[in-house]
Amino acid sequence: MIQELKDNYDHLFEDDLLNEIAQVGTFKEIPAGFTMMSIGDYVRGMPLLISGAIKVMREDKEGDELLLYYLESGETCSMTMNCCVGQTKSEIKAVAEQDTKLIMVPVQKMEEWTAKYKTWRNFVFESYHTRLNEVLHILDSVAFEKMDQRLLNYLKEKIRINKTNTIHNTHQEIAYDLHSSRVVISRLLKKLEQMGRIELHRNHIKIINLA
Amino acid sequence: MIQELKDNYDHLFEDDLLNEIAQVGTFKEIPAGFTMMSIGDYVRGMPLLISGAIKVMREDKEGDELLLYYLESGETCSMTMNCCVGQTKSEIKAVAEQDTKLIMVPVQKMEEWTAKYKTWRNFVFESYHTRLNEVLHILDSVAFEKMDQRLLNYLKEKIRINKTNTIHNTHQEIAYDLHSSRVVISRLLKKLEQMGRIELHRNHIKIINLA
DNA sequence: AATCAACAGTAACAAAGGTTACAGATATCT
DNA sequence: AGATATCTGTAACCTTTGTTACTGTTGATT
Repeated sequence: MIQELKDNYDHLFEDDLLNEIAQVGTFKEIPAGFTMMSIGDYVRGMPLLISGAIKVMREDKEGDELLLYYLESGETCSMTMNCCVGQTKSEIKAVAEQDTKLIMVPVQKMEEWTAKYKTWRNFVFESYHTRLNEVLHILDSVAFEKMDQRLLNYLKEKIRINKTNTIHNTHQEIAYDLHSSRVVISRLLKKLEQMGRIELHRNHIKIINLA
Repeated sequence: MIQELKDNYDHLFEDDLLNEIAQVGTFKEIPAGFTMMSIGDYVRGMPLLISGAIKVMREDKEGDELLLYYLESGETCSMTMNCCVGQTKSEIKAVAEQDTKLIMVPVQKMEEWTAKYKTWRNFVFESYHTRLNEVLHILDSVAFEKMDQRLLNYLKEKIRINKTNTIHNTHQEIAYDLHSSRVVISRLLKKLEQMGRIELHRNHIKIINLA
């Protein structure tokens, strides 16, 4: 584990901290599609991503969903820290987008390290910074843009995260992520196909050009 | 200044920190309606609110606005910290909602105190925590709720912040905050009046019952 | 190969919200 | 009081998005 930790966090943390993480952290492998956390769950650990990606979503009482952002290697979840500070339940849902490797750190350590290590402090602040900006951009998207543009952004982000030009999702799944309906998404996807920007197939979409 | 500081931050900060703040901070009084910060401005200081309230908004390229939240006494702006960390320009616009008193602290001190004072660290984390949650709630509102419900939430928050049952705004101003149009807001307000929940007047709205 | 469930395409319609246009009401100022 | 600018009410209409319903297609399963 210490090796995988170094590969991803060496430039961020000093040796002492890396060693502490290796001591108290637990290594986990999570298969794509696995739900790691749901609304209302208590937060027991803070994830440090080694590889893969995690999809973070917001959900309302009726179970309507909205994709917030993806976590990638070298990142952590501010929402988790968020919950630690307030001792509250999770406000988000997290699902593995790909097969993912990560290290789980007990929440108690977070505050301890914040006092002890400058690099950890910076990491935590940087993380809050990034997440806050990401949530703001989603807000911009939802508040100021129409569904066709939101769909474009979604497809772009999806191929960036998964490093592929083929998106393996049904229209219904995309509709959930964007909090829209299947028919609306099919309609807009068909338009994109007619523009020659994507190719539609059953269960997958080939991206031609989204620029 | 030290007295006003103590009145609002005594329970949060230890004496040493209060004294440091008093030394390097500058006291400011800001009249209601004054624009304190616009998108693209560089961030020079971090505000600690003494009294009054500040309205924090998001704005897109076309100048469309959306109210994010209000800052009240005892609070600071995470967006400001956000910008300090990244050395970036402001992503938000801030306007005094009421006559406001605050202390401006140079951004350099922020990181210094984070290492030095546990109470400051907690304050900063707590602040990030609160703001992130507030932005998430706005996102919920925009993504999951219809305009009539959003308008209700808006009116409730407005009377809570301003501690009054009369809202001194035009329909156009409300429309800006909710990123809607004047006609739509007038329409919905009229419905609320017909339900007996508010009374409409020129330039102000009397709240009867929003529960 | 036949069957079946899930997925995608499409039309027709409904609802919410945005736009335009104009009339009338109300504060403010002189 | 009269003039003016601003604000509000309302109607008619448009666009976007969501809903319902049905058909056809595809992939998987037996």
